[in-house]
Amino acid sequence: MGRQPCCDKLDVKKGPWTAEEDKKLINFILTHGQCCWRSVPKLAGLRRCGKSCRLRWTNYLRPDLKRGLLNEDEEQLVIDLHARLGNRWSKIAARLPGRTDNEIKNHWNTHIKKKLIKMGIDPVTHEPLQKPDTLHEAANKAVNDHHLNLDALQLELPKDCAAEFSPPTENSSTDESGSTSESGNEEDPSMNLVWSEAFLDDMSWNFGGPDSKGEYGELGFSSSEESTFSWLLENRNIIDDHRNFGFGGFGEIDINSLDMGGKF
DNA sequence: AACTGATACAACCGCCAAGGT
DNA sequence: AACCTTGGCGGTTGTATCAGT
Repeated sequence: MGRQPCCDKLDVKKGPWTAEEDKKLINFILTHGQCCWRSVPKLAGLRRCGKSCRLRWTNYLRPDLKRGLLNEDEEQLVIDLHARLGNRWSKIAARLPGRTDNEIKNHWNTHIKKKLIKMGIDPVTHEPLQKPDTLHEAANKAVNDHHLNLDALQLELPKDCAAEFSPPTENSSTDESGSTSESGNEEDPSMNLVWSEAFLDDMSWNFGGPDSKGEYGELGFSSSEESTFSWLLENRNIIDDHRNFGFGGFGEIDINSLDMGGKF
């Protein structure tokens, strides 16, 4: 017997989400919290796959998301993390508050990858595209063949790169067993915070999970109700965006209903 | 202005692991 | 132990937008 589809494919809409659908999903999550994605479409009145709802929420509608391009620091962090973790985008994203795995993956594929290649760094291995050994062999050969002064050789690589994007060190290798070295970065104290598991556990932005008691809050977030209200205030841009598309913002959300005790 | 190729990003697909029955 | 459900992940595709001709 084959795997059951996650939802009834016949009655499922695909493609870009409309403002109306977003509104329904946001309303539902705000009212009931994140629970049972499979049942979300039916309960929220959406003709979407539960999986699609989850993705839409986690990648786009989640209140703690940052918008816009990754800044220099974030980009550098992604490169560093990728050197250690490989294509484990979710793990990388966990270290970048407000960023999703999808966003980072996209940014990697469209920006960082090209940037590294341009700089002569292999985006997969984070090694120089032409290994130093090879360069030295070539240089030595040139010296032998043409009696050149080695110091005078202008090697394209990776002098500049090294300063800006430090390639991975031996201890930054990624093993395939998944037991990645997640030790802190000794050189950069700020990295220790990012690497630490405590950092992950204590991130107030990480709404999408149960609280310390293993329970979801009214909004499905482990954070307090207060943070939700602050989010509503701080994310007027999202609300305004929806207004621009004919969505009346959160006017239809009964703020009082946010104080609901039960999830269903 | 119209066309075309490149780019960026949202969304989908298939697979896998964990947990429940 | 075997099977099923669900959530999550990474790779890939689709599409809107931009830039160049």
